[in-house]
Amino acid sequence: MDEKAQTRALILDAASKRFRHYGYQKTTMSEIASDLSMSTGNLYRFYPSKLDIAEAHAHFHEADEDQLMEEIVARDEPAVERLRAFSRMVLEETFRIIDESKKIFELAQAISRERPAYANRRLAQERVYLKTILRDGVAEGTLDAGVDLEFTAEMYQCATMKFRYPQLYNCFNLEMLRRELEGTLDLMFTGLNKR
Amino acid sequence: MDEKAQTRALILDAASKRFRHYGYQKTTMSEIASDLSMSTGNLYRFYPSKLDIAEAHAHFHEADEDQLMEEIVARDEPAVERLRAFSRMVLEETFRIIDESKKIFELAQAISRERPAYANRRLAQERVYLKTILRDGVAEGTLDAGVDLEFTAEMYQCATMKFRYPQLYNCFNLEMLRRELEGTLDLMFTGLNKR
DNA sequence: AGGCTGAACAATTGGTTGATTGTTCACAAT
DNA sequence: ATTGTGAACAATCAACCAATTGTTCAGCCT
Repeated sequence: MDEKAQTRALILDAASKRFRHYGYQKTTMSEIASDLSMSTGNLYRFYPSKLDIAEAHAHFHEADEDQLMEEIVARDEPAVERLRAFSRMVLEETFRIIDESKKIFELAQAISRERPAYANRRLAQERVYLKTILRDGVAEGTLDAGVDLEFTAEMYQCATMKFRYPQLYNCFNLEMLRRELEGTLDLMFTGLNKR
Repeated sequence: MDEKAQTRALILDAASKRFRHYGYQKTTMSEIASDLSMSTGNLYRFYPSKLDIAEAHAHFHEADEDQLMEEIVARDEPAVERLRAFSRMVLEETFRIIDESKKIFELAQAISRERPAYANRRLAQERVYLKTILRDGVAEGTLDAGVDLEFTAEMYQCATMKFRYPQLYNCFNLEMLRRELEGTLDLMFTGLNKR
């Protein structure tokens, strides 16, 4: 059964090369198959569909994303600073992917459109990290994150939603978005209520 | 020159009936013209394009929207409550328009896609009301809205963006969105920082 | 001259066809 | 029995034409 896993890896690798070079739409199953000198039908013995290959590809890169988040979580900084860094990273990464590699952006869009459950799982994973920082902040005595950390993390994601999905950027001006993110974070940390 | 304004009103009225009954796309300039027993060419002496008629139609309803906002601003309640009511209203109105009248929703989408400047003007107008409430809250001594009220109002809009644009609802579950809105508002008012 | 028309033009849409591509499956090879 | 094939099928895409529709404008009416 290790044979099977190996073939899956080979398929993923061939597909990855195609995806990155030509994009998701412009990569065909028969191209992937012929790159590996196998038939298209055989691909389906290892992955149920093309989208599943894309999802596997995304899954493969989760480790990198997680590492970025973990690095921030592990920093020797106050929780507030780490949360800010976290959100800045999300914004910058989104932009990096958009203009550094339209191919990967197309892949990401296809997945989040056709497999919304995947996007939700990723948001949930992000909340694991957010909760860790929130917990630290509470322990430090600098944050007041309420009784339900999961809920607070969800609401944090709600309020920063604008900086995650470029589809809804009325303008693609990164400079302006940075400024808006900082302002929104200020608002969320300080709170509108008079102290 | 009052003649001209009257004809513009007639055109707007005829177009409005069509827009509401058949939607924006399914309304043609020649239909509007024949409803008024005039030629298509003549329409263009009063409105430069079909989109401008749609914008005029939206402009006509601004008074209603403004009234909704003004009513909330004028309430005899603490600023915090009025801000919450304001955001709730935005969410409920968005949903009302979506499923009460797909035709109007289609119109709204066409305008905000083809005329982003219009959407920005509306956001700016909304901030006028938000600023009033913020100012009241500062005067009451319950809010701390910083030195730049305009900026604070903008950031308030950033953080509640998710509840304004249905395009980005991962789910169309109003009940869940209400819960998320309340949580997000709690976060914004209380603030994450320990008091 | 100013208000208006309707034919002319350009852009967009709708629909059809053929080709491409994702997916399945009966069968062959090992 | 397991692994793999490639033809067959269905869904999607691309290109095309025709029709519709948004827009303009030369000329008509008053």
